[in-house]
Amino acid sequence: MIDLRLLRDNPDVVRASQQARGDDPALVDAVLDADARRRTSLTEFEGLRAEQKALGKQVAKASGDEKAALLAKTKQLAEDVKARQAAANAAEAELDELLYRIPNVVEGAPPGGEDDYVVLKEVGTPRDFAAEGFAPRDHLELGEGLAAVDTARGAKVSGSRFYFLTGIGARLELAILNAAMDQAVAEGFTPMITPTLVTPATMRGTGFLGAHADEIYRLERDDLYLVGTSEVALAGYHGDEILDLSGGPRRYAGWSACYRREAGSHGKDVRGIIRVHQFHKVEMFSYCAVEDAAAEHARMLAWEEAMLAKVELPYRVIDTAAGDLGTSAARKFDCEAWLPTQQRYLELTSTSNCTTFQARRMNVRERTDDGTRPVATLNGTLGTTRWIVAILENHQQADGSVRVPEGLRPYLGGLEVLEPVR
RNA sequence: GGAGACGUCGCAUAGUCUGGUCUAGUGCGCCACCCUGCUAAGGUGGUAACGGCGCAAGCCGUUCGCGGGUUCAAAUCCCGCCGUCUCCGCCA
Repeated sequence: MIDLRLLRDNPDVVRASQQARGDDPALVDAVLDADARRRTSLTEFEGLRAEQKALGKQVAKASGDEKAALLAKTKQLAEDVKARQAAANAAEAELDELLYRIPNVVEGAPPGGEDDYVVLKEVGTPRDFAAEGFAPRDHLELGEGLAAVDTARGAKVSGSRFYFLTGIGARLELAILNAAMDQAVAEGFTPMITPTLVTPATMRGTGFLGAHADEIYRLERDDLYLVGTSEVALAGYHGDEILDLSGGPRRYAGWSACYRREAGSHGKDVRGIIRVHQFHKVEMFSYCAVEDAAAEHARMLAWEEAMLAKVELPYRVIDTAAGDLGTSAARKFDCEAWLPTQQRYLELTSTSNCTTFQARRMNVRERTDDGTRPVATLNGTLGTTRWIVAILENHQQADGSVRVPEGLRPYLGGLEVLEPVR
């Protein structure tokens, strides 16, 4: 939820943000209008309520005829209070409903839609397979050759976009996730294994039930949602709490399964394990003071790049355009690895600065010298199942074997090459 | 799944039976000041969040797990839900 005070004091900032995202700027005026009505009706209610309380005290002291007279007076007042309270509550609900529809105010992201990202840098050089004298195999062919990935049986058991990681494939995923977790711990993050089923309040608070609600699995019988990332649970972790951030950001590294319906992506990335309904992820999450958020965002990106360096992938960093930001994000950087068989970049990490948007919804504050205020929250990817795709393709050799990047060898018992089993 | 107990201002608790004097008391912790060779102890005062009005001082409202209800009036009575603990049942 955005800052109502900001919207009141600087509506043009919010209008401009709406414009940049391609959302409706008129929503700002609807909120201003609803806010005015709420305050009017709240003032009316509070005045009457104060009167009622004062009279109530007199009733308690009075007796006999005096009491009867007071009771007659107060009876009518009670009805008025009830009516005004209902009106005030309705006005508040109306305001909330409108306010919840405004996504976070964009901060520094380039304008435009999905294709209007800005490339911040490119790191490493894609291999020239023609020069090496062989055509690269795609990740599924490699994965099947290594007996590491089984999508056919995944589909048999669970349907399309499900898979088994088998043998060295399962070990490879664990290696990636363990390397990510170890790096996070070394940087001072608290490792966390989080719930993957959350309440509607938690899901709503993190901003995932807005425009992209179709992406989320819901267990109707139990009124719970399956998370698409441990960010959801980690954002809820300190809900309704007042934190002491005087010692710097609170950093958590969440390990969890992630579930996505992929409802709008029929026909996209259908082959292999690029886009699947279930995968695992190690996610960084940080609660920090709002002044520190941009710097923390830069640190998150640096930690993601450190992981990418460990697996020796060529990648680029993009600054996501305003129209492609999630509801909660004010700015987002993605790291995309080169995918040789598709001659394109594939998103491996994504780090978002949610400023105070999530914290307002989840009611996470920090204590300052003069009271409390919402904190900033940030999140970023340190490793996922999808990384297997890029690692297999980029480190493959002519015979179908795959060289293990040095950063992962300690997690695979020193193994240097994954050999095909056929 | 069944039975019972419980949920109060950071923590611990009083208050609920018998609705109004609860403007929620007390202890601990914390902050300020005082006292004091040092330390320990002691004294005094202060110590929630959110919202509205106001230039401000301040005034007012909301919140006793959450949501309804009864009543002139609810921490207190009634209903529903959530959570915690104990016991039983079932099961990894």
